[in-house]
Amino acid sequence: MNPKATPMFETRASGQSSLSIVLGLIHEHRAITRSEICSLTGLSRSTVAKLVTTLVDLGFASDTGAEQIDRVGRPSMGVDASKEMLAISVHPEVDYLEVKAVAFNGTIVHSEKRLYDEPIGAYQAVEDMVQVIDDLIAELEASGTSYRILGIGVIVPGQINSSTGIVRQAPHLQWSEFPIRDLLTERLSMPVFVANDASLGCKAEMAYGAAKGATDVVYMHGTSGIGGGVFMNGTELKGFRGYAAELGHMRISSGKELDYSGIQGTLEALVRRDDLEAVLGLKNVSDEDLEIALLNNRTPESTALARRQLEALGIATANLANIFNPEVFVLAGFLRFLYRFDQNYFHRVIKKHAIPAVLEGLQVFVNELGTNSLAIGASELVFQEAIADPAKHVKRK
Amino acid sequence: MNPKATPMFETRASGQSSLSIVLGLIHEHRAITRSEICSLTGLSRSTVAKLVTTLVDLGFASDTGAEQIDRVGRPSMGVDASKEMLAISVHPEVDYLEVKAVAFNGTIVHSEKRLYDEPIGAYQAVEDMVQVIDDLIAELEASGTSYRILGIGVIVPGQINSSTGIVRQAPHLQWSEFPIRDLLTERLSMPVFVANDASLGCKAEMAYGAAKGATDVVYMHGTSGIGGGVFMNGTELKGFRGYAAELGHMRISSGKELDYSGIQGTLEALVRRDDLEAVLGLKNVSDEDLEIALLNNRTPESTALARRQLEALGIATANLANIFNPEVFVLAGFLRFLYRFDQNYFHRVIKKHAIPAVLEGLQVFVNELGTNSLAIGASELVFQEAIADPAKHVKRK
DNA sequence: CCCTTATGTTTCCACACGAAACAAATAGAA
DNA sequence: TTCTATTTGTTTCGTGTGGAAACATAAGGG
Repeated sequence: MNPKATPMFETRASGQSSLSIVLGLIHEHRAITRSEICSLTGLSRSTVAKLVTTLVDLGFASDTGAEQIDRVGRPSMGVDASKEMLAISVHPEVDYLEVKAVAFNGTIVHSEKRLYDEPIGAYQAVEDMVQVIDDLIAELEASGTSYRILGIGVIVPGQINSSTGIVRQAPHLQWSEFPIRDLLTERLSMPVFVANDASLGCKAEMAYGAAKGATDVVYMHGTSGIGGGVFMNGTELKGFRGYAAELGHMRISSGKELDYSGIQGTLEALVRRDDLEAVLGLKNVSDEDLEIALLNNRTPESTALARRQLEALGIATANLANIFNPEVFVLAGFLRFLYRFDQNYFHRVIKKHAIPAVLEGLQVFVNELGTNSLAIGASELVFQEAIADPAKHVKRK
Repeated sequence: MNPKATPMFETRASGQSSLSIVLGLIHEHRAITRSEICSLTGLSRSTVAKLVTTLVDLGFASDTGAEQIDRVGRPSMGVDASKEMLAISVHPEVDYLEVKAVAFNGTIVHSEKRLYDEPIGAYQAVEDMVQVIDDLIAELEASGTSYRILGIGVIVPGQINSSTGIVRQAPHLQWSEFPIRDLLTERLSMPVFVANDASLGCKAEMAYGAAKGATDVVYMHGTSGIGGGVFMNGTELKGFRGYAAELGHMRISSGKELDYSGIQGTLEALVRRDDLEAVLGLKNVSDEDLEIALLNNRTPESTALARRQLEALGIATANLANIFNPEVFVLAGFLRFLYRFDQNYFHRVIKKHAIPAVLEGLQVFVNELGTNSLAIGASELVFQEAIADPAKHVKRK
């Protein structure tokens, strides 16, 4: 025994155990055969057999019969990701609260949206979250099928300290210094994870969307401001306190335009959804309507504005390309159709401002996942934790 | 057997084995006791004993007698990092070639510098490297003591694709698309690693210098241009092809000043060593002389220029703080004394342009390591590889 | 119906690491 | 000096993870 030991490494299972790797594969593929697991992981058939049975015992997966046909050899048995292990995503916004239940196999098993006429405060929002989740649990219990909730993932449109779970600033919601994770943990007695909306959007696009398979991704999401998410070498860029990837605040011009934080010449100050609405004579319209208006009613004024914004976005993108050398850029929110307004111009701007080496193999995509993207990202927060230590969260052996 | 398996994970020893962890500790501490290893790693005494003996057998470490005194209990036995395992650092520059031999315990056991009157080409440089290294090996053989060279680390002032080992652009040296790693590997039949100079400076400062202990570090090095190195969560930011962290090319102004790559308004275009020399009436002076001149002969013109440059550097730093939320900034090269010219002004600029959250706990340092910093970084390239798989590089079992 | 191929299953083995008991080396107290 | 408490090294044995090999099984093709 080493009583005084306070190890700085987790010696055993540093990195991921084989069990985690296999569970991760099952989660990622939703359905996979044992032999696919063998070839993807390099594990032996005997080992895979053992690991799969323990995962089935733990409830993360279920054995299905042999499936694949028309190939020589004994058909391999299938493994399905559980549809009973759930993560609950919670998304507070200015005018609504959305709660979804996402199964381990990626399906949305439940979805609920509560609308608000006027903004509610942070504490009231927590109250409502607890209520909705309690209702949800009651409903699941009543339905008879056996579910198990692994945890809660909260999507916050603002700055989060992911290690303390405190919302630093959510200007849109007008929350600040709000310890949402601890409050929810206390009320719900479940693991709660909190993350920034853009970061979760990026996570989801990487897992199942436009950036699937990529490891080095920069994601920009335009709502009112511009949020960012960055993954490098497959892991999220969090920074020292967890505030990294505030891409909207990047300064790219010496102009005097102020952004929402009062800083000059930033991306957010130059690329504004409000301005796009205004030039088209619109106000508070949905993304869909704005997209249609922008792309179809091209006026000299709207074209000039869109190009100015595209130039700023292009300069920012080139900067980020120089800094990160990513494999994929994903543009979401209104940046999606700003980009589509004149892709070629955007690419020309990038070419002008980035060094040639970082443009090789660089791909620009718009987001692919629709309305469930954030919920899936939030569920990933919960599931990745469970995958990292499968035994811990299920049966206290 | 899984003959067709091409695993995407290394199943066994994913993450680092205990052997690697212990070897890493020995390397980092240079000298450590067995009991310290126990408490730092959480491994049991029996395990540590076994691991240390295998490491001693492999030649990475040597057992020393019991040392520590004036404490109750049996004194713990010391373990020293080998001074016979070597990495060779190679640093080609415009007017010189420097080769150093760094022992596993960090000591520089050999150092050689060849000066050039006029720039030599890339192929001639390789020729010279091979010659100097062959001489070095001959000398070591002759000296009788048993050495073992684990590999070569090449320090390149330019863009490197670290996975292919090709120098993309080294404007200073006027090399481009030069496959230096493969050429050296062929000639020397040893593992060769190639990296950018700023990245290696950052690595060294993190291991033994200003940023020791920090995990999230942004490093900027001013020579003629401005190079950068970024480590996030302890691992280097490399990007998709390995060209990440080109911080000098970040655009921060809409002005028309061009940098060395012909891009407008970048950090490198605004913060120029040449301009500092010029305003002081100097040309081609050493960093030491320029520092003395800048800090001691303050004229209105030099002050105005330095402040303009400090503002640009501050804006860039604030941008990087927003993007990375680092724990430590390290300023090296001429940025070191540009910073010292007026630290307070620099911090005011940062404060103005960064969002408050990312400034919490942020520290700005100048580099601590002197002339051997790059050599140590390059040796780290070699040693980290050996540490990751200690058995592989020594005895082919 | 046999042969080939690919997979599942079972048995046994190698290896890494820990726990526990014991031996050894120190400081301080008697 | 001698004894005790404390810390560490050493040895033995047990456990858990994963693999190799032999065998069983389920397909397709001649």
